[in-house]
Amino acid sequence: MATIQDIADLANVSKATVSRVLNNSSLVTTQKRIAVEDAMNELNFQPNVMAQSLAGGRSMTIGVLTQNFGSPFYDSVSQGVIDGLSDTGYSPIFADGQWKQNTEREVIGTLVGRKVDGLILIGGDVPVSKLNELREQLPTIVVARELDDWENQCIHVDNVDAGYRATKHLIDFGHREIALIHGIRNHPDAVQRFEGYSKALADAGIELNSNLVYSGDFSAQSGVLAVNSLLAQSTHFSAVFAANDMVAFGARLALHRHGIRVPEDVSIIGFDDQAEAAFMTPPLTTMRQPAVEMGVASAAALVKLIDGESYELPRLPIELQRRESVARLR
Amino acid sequence: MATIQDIADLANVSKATVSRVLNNSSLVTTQKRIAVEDAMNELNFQPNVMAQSLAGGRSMTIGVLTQNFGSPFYDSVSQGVIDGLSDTGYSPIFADGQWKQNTEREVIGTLVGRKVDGLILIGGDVPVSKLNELREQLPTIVVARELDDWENQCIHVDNVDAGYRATKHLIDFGHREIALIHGIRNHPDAVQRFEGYSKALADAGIELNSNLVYSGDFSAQSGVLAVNSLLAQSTHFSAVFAANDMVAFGARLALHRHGIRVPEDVSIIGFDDQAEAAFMTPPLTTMRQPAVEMGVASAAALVKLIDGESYELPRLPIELQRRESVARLR
DNA sequence: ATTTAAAATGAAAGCGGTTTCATTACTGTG
DNA sequence: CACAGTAATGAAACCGCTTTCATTTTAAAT
Repeated sequence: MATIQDIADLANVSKATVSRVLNNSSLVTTQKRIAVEDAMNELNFQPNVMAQSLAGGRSMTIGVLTQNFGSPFYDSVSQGVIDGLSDTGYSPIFADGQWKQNTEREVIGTLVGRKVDGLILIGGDVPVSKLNELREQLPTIVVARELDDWENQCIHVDNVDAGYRATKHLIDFGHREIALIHGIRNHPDAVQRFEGYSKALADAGIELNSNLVYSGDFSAQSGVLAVNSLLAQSTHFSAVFAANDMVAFGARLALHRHGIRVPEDVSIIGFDDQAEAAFMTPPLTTMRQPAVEMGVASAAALVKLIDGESYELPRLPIELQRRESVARLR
Repeated sequence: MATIQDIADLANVSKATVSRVLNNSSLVTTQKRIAVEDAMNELNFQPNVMAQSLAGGRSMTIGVLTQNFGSPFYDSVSQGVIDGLSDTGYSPIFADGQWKQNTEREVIGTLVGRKVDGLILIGGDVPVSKLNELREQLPTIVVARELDDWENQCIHVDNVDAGYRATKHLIDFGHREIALIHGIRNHPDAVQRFEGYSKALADAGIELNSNLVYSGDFSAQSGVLAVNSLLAQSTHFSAVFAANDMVAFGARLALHRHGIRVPEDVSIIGFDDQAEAAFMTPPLTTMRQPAVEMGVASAAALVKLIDGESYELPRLPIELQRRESVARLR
């Protein structure tokens, strides 16, 4: 591995000059610049990021804390971050917080220890106090989590409103007995979607029937459990609002097991619009989260933030993705 | 941020001693060790990985090249890598090669530039010559790709055999007109699965009918296209072997659109066993890839390889996951 | 109590860059 | 042609840690 010194020797200049052309930081005669560039090519030079980071204070890497690697929503956000970071010179390094405070604390530690130049936190449970500390220390953007006081460093989406609109869509189609399969208890997304659900019901003059809300955990399995349980207690329902698409899949399967048709007998609406949703039978109507877009936006914002430039966070909408799992109530 | 010098001062020892307790590299009196540890706690010390790496030559990070962030199989392998690396002291840093030689070359470059201590390459298209170079330079494990001469640094799975068994399963159930939806042309996995398919057919004395093999690309969309096309040309088929589960989902939906029942009229077998497969209606029979296990195994192997210890690569089987999308031909 | 080997420790030299600061090489003016 | 002012360059310090090597302690052996 060639070092800056090797280049300097070959090009007959000093290390300092090499560094300057490397960073384009200060004027260098065209003649020497070319000599240096030639030397770099000849020796196939690749700067040692560690050394750069140590000396210069910047590592050109940005840390991304994601949750549950492999879960569609967080993956899509991550994908967006990758996209958004390409061609910026920054590379992302990912760590999985697994929605556990301890794990999150720990991996944030290793990220910070790796001297990342900035942090993107996707979801997660890190206490706000810790977050505020972090922000002092490092440019930080939080995604998919609502935080007071973070106006400009927080990209999130209105889950209450989306929950409202999902429910409203069902109501508009004539449904009044709408079951809700709740996500993980206390999970902000779940809680907020539920809030929207309640509000939509209220606005439509429908009384909330607690028999119709099942406490799940965002898994497909909880979707089947929910339907089984709902069916066991004979409170009738004509539609299901699932905490997310996975839950919807589970619910759809359970309904199928019971010989209940979707959407003829029961309508289902999901949340996320993960890739598989469009291929459920029938294709799943769902609230599409702008996951990739959030990732891209957060990357863009973070780079600006690091460079001290100003930026504006986009307001990203959750949109109803109409497909075929919701039908007008006969 | 406290440095090793701060600790040294506080504990009244030299930097060298602090370094020693940090790395547990050489004997230190219990008394001083404790003093140092106390100081570390008090100052909330976190070693600067960049400096460690620069000085020590090791960065305690291992680079992972994955493909198409968000695709179930690669995600699962990655997940496995994370699991396998936890508690080893190494942290993974991920990069997405997007199944493009150029991108791969590039991101491997940045990984190497970041002085990772080892490399895990999941799938990908990097030419073998480059790989061989890489191997000289850095401990490297390749996952999900078959490579001659890499016996001990290559974790893969027998796609030919799995393709054979998938097809055989269909044949055992009485099917003889078996359509195959091929993955990306030239993609080794796809090619090998096709090879297994051909062989199983041959062994059963069934002639391969090229009308029954559709050239897809691993996407759900290609699954629907395949079925539409298959149906359009009136070559009858009673079963479909899909390149992977996504394709199976697409195929299943297309069949549904045509009023063809699964599995009563047509059986489907998938490949991967991604999370959603179990919740398809009907639940998808599929060849389960040991993705997570491969990730775990590769992580474990790489750590051994780095440490110069010996290890053995597990032989991981692809197993038929029987569910309900395959039925005996009436 | 000596001598000697082994164990602990510290000083200092890197690791490969960046950056400050002083120096030298050019400009364009008067 | 001398002179200032600016542009280009190099020397050297430094980033935070590891590691070698020499030195000091400690323990064991005589």
